[in-house]
Amino acid sequence: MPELPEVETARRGIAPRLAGRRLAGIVVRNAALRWPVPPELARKLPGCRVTAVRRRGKYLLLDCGAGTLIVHLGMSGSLRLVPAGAPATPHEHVDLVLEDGTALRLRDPRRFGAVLWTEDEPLAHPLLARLGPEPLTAAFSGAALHRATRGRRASVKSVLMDSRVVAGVGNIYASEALFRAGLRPGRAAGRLTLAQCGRLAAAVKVTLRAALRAGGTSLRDFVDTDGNLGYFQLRLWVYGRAGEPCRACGTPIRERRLGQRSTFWCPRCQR
DNA sequence: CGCCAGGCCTGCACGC
DNA sequence: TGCGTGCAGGCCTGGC
Repeated sequence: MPELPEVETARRGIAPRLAGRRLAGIVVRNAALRWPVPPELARKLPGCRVTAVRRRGKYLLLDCGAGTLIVHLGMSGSLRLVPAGAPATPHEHVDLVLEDGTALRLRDPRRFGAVLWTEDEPLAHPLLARLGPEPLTAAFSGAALHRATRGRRASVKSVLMDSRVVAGVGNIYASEALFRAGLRPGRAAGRLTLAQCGRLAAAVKVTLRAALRAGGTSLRDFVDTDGNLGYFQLRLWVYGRAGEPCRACGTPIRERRLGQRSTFWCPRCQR
């Protein structure tokens, strides 16, 4: 679920419902996420006003006056706004409760997600400080990608998933963007030409925007769903399609593991 | 049962 | 030597 487009969709869904509202508190049913949910939130959060809901890479930032909540959805996390008194189902580990009792509820079966707190500049937090440019801004360009990949022997797919190079590109969209750019995932990143980097940066943007549109469409009402709908509506070119015909040329899609992650490509469309 | 999964951190061995 | 790199392991549950 939660790649950049889904996190951004979540942000857009919850921001208008949270911004300007005051928090009554937090309910933590299971603090054992990737890192422990800070116990001091119980006394820090009540009375805080949420001033903004931002996103950086796959992290959500809830500015709460005295500090900022940093939320990451990990592999299996999702957020819903639930009415006051809604009983929690299994894996619904954390509620941020608003004054009217409505809660922003984090469900995360695998508990790879995180809810953290910082009272410093959140973008300087160790988890965020070294993130590369946002892929959907002008800061991420062919020239920037070219610069960032010079001298790197690692595969272009691994480098695309390196959050220091560009923030928020996950395993699915790395394969998808490389397909759109016509580049094989295993190519050494440092050997890409400026023109190829230009095509790849553009492909990342097109891929994420398309996914964002798909996620946005089905997840517009995601507060009433489990948040999975957006993903399944996506029309994937290669991801998860090993052995199936390429949607562009019919050649069977190949799969290999690259950097311990499943990687898919069309051997004819991608060189 | 074993294996896989959209993330991301740490730690290690290796080779340039 | 030092660094970039790939890889293993860890954190967990659920589905096939």
